[in-house]
Amino acid sequence: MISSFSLSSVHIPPLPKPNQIQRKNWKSSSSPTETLTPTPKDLLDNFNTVFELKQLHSYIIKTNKDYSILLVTRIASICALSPSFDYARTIFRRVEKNETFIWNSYLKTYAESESPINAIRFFYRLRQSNLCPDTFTCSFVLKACSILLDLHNGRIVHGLVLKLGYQSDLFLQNTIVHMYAKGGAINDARKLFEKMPRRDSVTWNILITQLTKLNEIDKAQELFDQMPDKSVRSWMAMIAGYVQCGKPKEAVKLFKQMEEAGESPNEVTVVAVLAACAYLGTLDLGRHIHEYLDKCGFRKNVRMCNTLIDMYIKCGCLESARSVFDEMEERTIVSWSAMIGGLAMHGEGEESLKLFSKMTRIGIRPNDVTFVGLLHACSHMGLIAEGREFFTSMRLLSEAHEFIKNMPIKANGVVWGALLGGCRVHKNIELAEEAIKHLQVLDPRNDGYYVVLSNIYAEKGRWEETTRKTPGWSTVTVNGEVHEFVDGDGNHPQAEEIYQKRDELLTQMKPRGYIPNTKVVLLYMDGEENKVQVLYRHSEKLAIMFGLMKTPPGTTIRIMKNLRVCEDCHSSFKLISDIIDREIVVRDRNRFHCFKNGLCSCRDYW
DNA sequence: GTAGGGTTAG
Repeated sequence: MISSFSLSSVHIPPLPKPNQIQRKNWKSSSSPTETLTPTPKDLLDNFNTVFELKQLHSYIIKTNKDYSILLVTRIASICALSPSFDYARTIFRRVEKNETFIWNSYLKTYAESESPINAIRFFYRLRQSNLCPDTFTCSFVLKACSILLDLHNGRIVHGLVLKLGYQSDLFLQNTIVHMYAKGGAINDARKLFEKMPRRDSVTWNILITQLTKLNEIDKAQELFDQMPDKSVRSWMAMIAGYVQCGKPKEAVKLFKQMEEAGESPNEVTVVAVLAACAYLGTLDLGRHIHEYLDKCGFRKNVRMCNTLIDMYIKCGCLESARSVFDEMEERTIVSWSAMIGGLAMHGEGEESLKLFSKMTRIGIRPNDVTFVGLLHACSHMGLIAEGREFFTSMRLLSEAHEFIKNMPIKANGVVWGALLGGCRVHKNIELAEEAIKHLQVLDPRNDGYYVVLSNIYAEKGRWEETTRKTPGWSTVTVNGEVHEFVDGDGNHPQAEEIYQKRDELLTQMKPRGYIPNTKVVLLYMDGEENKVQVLYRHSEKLAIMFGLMKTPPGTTIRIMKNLRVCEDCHSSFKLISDIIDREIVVRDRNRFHCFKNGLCSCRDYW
């Protein structure tokens, strides 16, 4: 709110010192908004700026220059949120403009403040004073209702709009549709939408966006197909919607369609499609979009850079992520957390901790996501102590446990989840069970944690306690196209060729010491041979065979997996990288593995 | 002076 008003944009000589400010017979009077006392936070946030605004205002008066009503009402409405109510009223009384306009600007400021509830309170006060609301008054209070998800007051204002005969105002109609849709009454929004005599692209976009937020992506697509004049923001709503609904492939497809339709992407579509690239691990497209941004001279804002960092990290390009991070003019905690977590994910534990201390040195407060990244980094620091692995790892785990217990913020499910991941590495059942106890309370619907626990039990030979495993899938990008494989996939059109390639490689792997590691097969299953068959059909193995078949020798193969890579696949990939002399990059649920010349960048520690 | 959007973990 205040940040949008910049003193530096007004050409003025040095401001007078506080004691030089001349107050010209300005009487104080009681304000009608006394009950709208700002919160202590408002006061803290605004104090200095309000003071500066008063200085500016006094300068305007002293020099008797023409000033815009907008500028002065802006000063007044900012003062109205601070202790300077009287000051604001004094300004308003001196401005010749219709009264409703003035109160509307108050209302707008309240609606956009940190406590939009003040806009609703203020609106009722205006009603009591018999001031007739105009369409602007209604739209500002409806905005506050949307932000607060306040359907009750929203309905009351809607009633008033009808009573005052404003129902044909398209702006207001859209605001009302938005209020209902966002507030959880999508059916009411839809009914209103159907009845509207006139709609514009905003009307459609509102419904499309809110449907995607409800995971109703098919209904959103239906509306999108029906709408007459699609704007960039319509494409944007759908593309971002597909990403949010966990359908990145569709998002990328739509992005390409948008380009074919001759529409240029805007900042938000770019962010959404970069997020899709991050999810899919499609480095080519991600890089292409980055180049496009540079070519078109897009203004790179923080969110866009954050998404670029995330995309590069998840596509395995730590260096590019780092250079985006280093070149940023302004960074938020999201930027720092993404980079800290990214370094950890790539096994750069020390660098990750270094960046963390740099961040805290300049006074940026970490959040829960930063801690998750740090925990990952800590778990990779165990590399240093390879020789003393057992003791070190025990100490590391208990340190992580202490760390969580003493964290300045309450640990959430993700933090305990990270500790659980550590327990999996170090096969510590007792601590894992404690983590699970917390997770049952903090994140009861997430069954992914039980998969990890079952892994720990399975590897410790406690079969009776293992549960069913989430199906694993892997993808591999070939010529810019993403191919997906699921565990045990026998239905792939080229299954036969894939299995042939696998057997061919197995004959080369076995003389080099490859022995199928069936202890990672979690399902309770009779017969060693059956277990071996399950192992051979792991999705990442199928993906790599497909990649080998479809790409020229020497090309790096990039695989993305939804779960952790299993130990058998890990040791197979090391051998394969040596046999075929190629680099294989695997992104699993936790981190990256870069296989080269028979070794993995994680040094078998993950 | 009014309406619609995007980022980090799991």
